[in-house]
Amino acid sequence: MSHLTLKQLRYFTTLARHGHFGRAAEACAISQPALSMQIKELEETLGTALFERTSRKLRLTGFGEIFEERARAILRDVDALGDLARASHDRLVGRLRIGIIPTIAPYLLPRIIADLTGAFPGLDIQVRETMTPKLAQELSDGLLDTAIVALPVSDPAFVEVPILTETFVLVRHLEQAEQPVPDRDKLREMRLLLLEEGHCFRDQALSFCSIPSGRPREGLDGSSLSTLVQMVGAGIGVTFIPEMAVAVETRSARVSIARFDDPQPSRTIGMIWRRSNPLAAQLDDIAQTFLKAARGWQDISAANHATAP
Amino acid sequence: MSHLTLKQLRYFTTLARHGHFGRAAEACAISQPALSMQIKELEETLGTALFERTSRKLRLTGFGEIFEERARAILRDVDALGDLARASHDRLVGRLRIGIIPTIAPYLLPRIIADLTGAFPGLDIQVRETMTPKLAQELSDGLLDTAIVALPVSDPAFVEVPILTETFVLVRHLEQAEQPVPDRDKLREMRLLLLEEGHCFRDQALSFCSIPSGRPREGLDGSSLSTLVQMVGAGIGVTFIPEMAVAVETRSARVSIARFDDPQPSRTIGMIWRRSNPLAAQLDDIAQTFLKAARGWQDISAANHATAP
DNA sequence: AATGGGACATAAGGAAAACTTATCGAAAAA
DNA sequence: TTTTTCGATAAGTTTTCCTTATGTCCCATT
Repeated sequence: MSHLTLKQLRYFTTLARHGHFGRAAEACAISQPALSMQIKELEETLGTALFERTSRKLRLTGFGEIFEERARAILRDVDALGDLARASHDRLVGRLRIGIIPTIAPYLLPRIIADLTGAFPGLDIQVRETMTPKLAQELSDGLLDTAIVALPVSDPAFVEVPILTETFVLVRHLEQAEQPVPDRDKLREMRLLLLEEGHCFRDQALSFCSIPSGRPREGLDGSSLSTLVQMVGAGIGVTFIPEMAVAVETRSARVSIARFDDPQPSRTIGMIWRRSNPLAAQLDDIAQTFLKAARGWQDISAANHATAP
Repeated sequence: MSHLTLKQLRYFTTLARHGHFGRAAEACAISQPALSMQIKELEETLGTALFERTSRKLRLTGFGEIFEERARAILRDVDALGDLARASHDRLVGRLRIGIIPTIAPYLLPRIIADLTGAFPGLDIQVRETMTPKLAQELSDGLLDTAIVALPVSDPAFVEVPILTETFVLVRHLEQAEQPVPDRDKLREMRLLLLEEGHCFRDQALSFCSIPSGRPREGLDGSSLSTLVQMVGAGIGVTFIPEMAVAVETRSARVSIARFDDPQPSRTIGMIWRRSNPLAAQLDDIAQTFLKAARGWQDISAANHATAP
């Protein structure tokens, strides 16, 4: 026995509406025998007559009426599903699982989410915050759709799109505010407080100071920029933080900020996703959204800094 | 652009479950390229990727997950619809519109409905009570599925199945109880009260008395057997009623019942339906149900009469 | 009663869709 | 490297589906 097809349901509902094979066939844009055969096939598949073919009059059977109602419901659902798919060409739908590193999450995330929900209403955004290697792994495993990290990641499986460049500033104790900004050689002699192993920001800071990242250091490691800044405020040492963190982190500590002359230390923040992800176009859309928004983020950041006490 | 097909949805959900073209194809009992092509076709129709084909791993896209859920829902509905149809082979489903003539409705209908709901649970029974010509018309027009009338109707478009034979009894005033039962010739000289034009029972009574049914009569016509019996009780004349009506109608009137010697007046009650109705098998089932139940109906009727005062 | 026309079913052949096997290419595993 | 795995592609065949032409039945007309 053959199977029910959507074509049969479409033909059936049209015939039910018209009550006339010839006209229904015309409405279906097929010939009358083609319609007859499909209906016959449908009735045989069901094992039940749907129409009562009396001379000159075509009538739905009792079951036919029930069948029509349910067939229409199914066709509605199918069409709706097709529409949904077609709507998801340009508009991102459903769930977006986004990963972000901890050294930018607290400062950027609120704005990122605000921009995303603004640009893609109805999008279900899920955020995961952890360090780059883990994000990369989860991205590979399909647990994430995209991640916001420091570039480059240099994984050939990922697409990388730069979003913004952020400079690092030196955080010293408030009492050192008037001292000259140290150069790299001086820095190496100071007690540099850094994030624990695994944070890319740690490596970036070490790299700026030309310190090999593998070597064990006698310095104390913090688990967040906040902690580091508090430690600096306590007079334990100096540290770096990204420009965007300044406004938030230096507000409640006895620290001062110093900016380096060119070449300033900096890192590029960007978005990555699987090269194989078919939503490349939409993800690129998102990246562009961020790119445009990023100027705003930095301006606000700068403004915050300017008005900070 | 091509159209969505159920086949594609089935293949898709299988592939989504297995996450592997080869095994999914096996599960679908087709070759792997056939599955690949259908999935590709589906994705092109939708204009959206459903799977992310990374090397060695097959993963649903975000939209794919949404799509899977809805596709499964549709397939469930379709399968349920098929099952419903298959279940309606032997079991009558949905609505049964049944017509019945007024001269049996009051006595038989409660039992008919009880028997039907017993034998076909879940059946939605709708009853229409009117005279035979109107029933026949409505049956022809598809407003009724079947009718219970006096046979024969002799319409070649209808199937007729006899259910039971009911005899007519003479209803006279209580004071005439001891008088001999009149023969047909005597009857013609009495004042015979009959139902108004259109009731088949009227014609059947006239026929028994060998009176042409077309001729205008000076008798008073009643619109129901109840009325006629009450008129008899008031001493206005005599009338016939069917055996089954005796118990109900003679309870509250000053009348007596007389039965004729053979050949007793009688009529055959039967069920009719459109010959073209594809539910012939089920309707025949119902007729058989009535046929079996009819013995019970008549017994109860006789018992009622025996115990009547 | 014969005839004409409307309406659906059936028949036969051809176009389109779907499936098959065979093969390719890329990526992972050995 | 070579081998294996897995999905895509190619080519050819089967099946499905649709077309036109024709048949059959029933009603309406004469």
